[in-house]
Amino acid sequence: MGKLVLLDGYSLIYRAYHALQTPMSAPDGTPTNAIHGFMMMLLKVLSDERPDGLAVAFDTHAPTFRKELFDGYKATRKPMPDDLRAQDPIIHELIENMEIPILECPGYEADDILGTVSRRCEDEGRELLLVTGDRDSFQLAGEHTTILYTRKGISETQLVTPGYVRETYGLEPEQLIDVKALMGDTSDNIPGLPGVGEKTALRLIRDYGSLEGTLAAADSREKGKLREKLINCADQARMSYRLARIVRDAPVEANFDDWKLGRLIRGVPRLKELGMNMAAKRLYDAVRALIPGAEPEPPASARKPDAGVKVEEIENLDALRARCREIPAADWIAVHLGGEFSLATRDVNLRVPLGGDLLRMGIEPDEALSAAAELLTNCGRVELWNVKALPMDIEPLRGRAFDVMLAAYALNPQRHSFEAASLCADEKIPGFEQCPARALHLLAERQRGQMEEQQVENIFDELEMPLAFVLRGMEREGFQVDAEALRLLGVRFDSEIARITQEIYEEAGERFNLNSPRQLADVLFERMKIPAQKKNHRGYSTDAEVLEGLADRYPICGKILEYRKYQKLRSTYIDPLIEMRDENSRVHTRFDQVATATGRLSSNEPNLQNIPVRTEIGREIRGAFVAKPGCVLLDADYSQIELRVLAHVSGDATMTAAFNRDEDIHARTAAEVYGVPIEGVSSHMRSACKAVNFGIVYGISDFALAKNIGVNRHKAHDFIERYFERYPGVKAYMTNSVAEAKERGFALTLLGRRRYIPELQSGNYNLRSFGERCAMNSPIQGTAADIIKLAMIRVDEELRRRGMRTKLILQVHDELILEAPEDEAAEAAALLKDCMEGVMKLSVPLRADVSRGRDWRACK
DNA sequence: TCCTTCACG
DNA sequence: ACGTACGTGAAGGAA
Repeated sequence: MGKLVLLDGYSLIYRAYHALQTPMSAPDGTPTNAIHGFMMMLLKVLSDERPDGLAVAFDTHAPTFRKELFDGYKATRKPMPDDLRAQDPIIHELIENMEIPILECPGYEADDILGTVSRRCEDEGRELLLVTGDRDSFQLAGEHTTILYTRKGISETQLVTPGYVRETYGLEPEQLIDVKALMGDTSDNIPGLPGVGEKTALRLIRDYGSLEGTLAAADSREKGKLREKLINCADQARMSYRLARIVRDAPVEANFDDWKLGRLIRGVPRLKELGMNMAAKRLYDAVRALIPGAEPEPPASARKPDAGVKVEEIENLDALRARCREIPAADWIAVHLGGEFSLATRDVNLRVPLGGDLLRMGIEPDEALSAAAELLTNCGRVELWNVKALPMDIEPLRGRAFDVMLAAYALNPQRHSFEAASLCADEKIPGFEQCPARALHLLAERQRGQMEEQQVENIFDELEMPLAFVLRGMEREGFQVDAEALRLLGVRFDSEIARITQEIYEEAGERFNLNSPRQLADVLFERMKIPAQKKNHRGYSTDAEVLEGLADRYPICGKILEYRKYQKLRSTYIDPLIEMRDENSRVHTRFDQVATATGRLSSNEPNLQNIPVRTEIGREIRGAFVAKPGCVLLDADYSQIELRVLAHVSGDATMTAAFNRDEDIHARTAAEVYGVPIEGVSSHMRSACKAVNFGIVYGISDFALAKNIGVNRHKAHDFIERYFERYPGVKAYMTNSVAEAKERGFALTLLGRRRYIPELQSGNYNLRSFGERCAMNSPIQGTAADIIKLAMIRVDEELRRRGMRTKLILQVHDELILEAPEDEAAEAAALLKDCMEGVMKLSVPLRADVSRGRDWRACK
């Protein structure tokens, strides 16, 4: 017999139960969410893996061997929730109906059964797939054992091989036992060592190979608290090791001949009784596809013909290519790449299982897409999810793609999940499991109508959809990093860190973890008796504000601030950036287009929108972001874009006039508020008013302003009054924004982007106040976001129209960065300025300042 | 996983 | 009488 699959019963049942909290029930009212989820996983494994044999492992509920042995660490497991308990026997019944062997072993847990079967398969050279939601099983990965780990939900899975473990953890699978022995696991009641977390444990095992190796080396090669713990708690670690190791020689009866899949179809009648017709049909189809001579469906329930759509299952790439050639081009086509590839047109629904097959039979996602490439290019509209992430050249889709993820964002930027399945589920669109592409099409049609109703079509069609293609280009282009410069900086930072650490230890009179705010608070405010300033709910706060207040009287506080500065720069910007470079020394951030409530982008892995700039030492890191040889960087930032937007939307005459005269707006504000001519504004006056301008944009409160500029609350209150006297249009706008948002339920940007603000209806003062500040801020921040997005589209368009080689590579909210060949730089700079300033006509001019340099720091 | 801290606009 | 600026992402600790 060939490939075998062993399911970890309760692990999957719990996963299914938690993943599907949507109410579903059988005709008699029994909940069926866990049953459904479990069946979906089973069916997915059957169609994706096409195994030759299958079994399920269950714990017996008796106390287990290991737990009796180590009394005192007895697991205190929560009882099963009632609505799951009701489904447990039904799942067992279904498994028995399908004649799938159940493996149990009194006194052992399911993972011990997995371990034992896997050991036997390894010995006999059989291929085995373990399906489980338990990470601990990773230690079992081996030459013939792969783990299909259900990450979250039921559709997101990860195939875990020894290679995967090596890549992810830098260790052999068995070494994960040693890691767990050190770090412990509260859910399994494995103590581990106190204070040793994943990071430390992984480092120790990488350094010393094993727990025993670590314990042996601790005395001479580790130091401080960690060394003491390793020496003093060695026995506890050894015991943890025994608890962490999965048993691989349990007395399990497993006759692989019984695992064959002859009788699966017998589960169908029971599924239909439970009202799970979809699952029944899929089981039926899966069995017919899997076992050519399968017995016909038992007659137990005479069935009505299937009402649902027919979905073709295509097994291999050639078949897919052939099938795609037959499908005529149409006005629309929907595709989806998820656990499988699926495609739908008016008359066709098909799906293809994807990669990850043990025998490497699986089709890779990009192969599936390229098989359908011609169809996609020849059709009027392509409906899909997250076009920016598709593993294909998306250029042919420009102007023809309908991205349901972006549509969902245009409709409501704050929804919790933008996953395809969740978008369909929330719209009650059926059939996502059967043919995701078909479901996406139904979703897209509904979204189109909703966008019309809500008048966000332009946001979608003219902004987000074209922007996705620009962002894709930027992500691929990347930003070149000078690794040598970074390493050098890192060395400098390290020595500073070492020096400051030493000084702090001396002043404190003890060594402790400087990165732990808790330990730090303990040292400063308990042992050293420094008066604490403020509390957070977990003890005394040690944030920068507190430490700055104390730095004059207590030098140690200043040193801690300095330590934090270097530590932050090193751990956030040096090491990760070096690590994340590609072969050309470029880093490729990903822009998340559906992350923020206001319409801004966000940047991650790495985040290039928070590279230091405010301090001299931080700016050194910008110096390591360079143009590639022969190129320069062009950096353009909008000047005061948010206040200009405020001047426009509020129509305030004074503020508008100030921008039309191109005045320094903070100085103008100070002149107004203090009643002096603009030449008479001191730097102190200006900086206070700069804070007020910020506060206005954020939705001001006297309290926060007071804190920010260091005056008392009454002073701040007067300040704001004066401000509103001088800028009455702004005051009217703020009042009006809140009132309108309260009435409509959402705030609007100039281009009609919405942000729903349910907090405005809250009875809770704090929540309501938050809502009011959002109502004031969102239109401003959001309009600025819309403007720069539009500018990005224009810049990209113009560069391409002129056939230039200059590329847009980064956006930082009000700033665009381009990489330009030197001979194009002047033209590109002019184009950039024109596009940014001309992208929208407001009652005040938009101003963009362009600079150029070999590196990012030099642009200023 | 949550919290605290801190980098950016 | 309430307890506060708006929007993000990443690292590291504690649990």
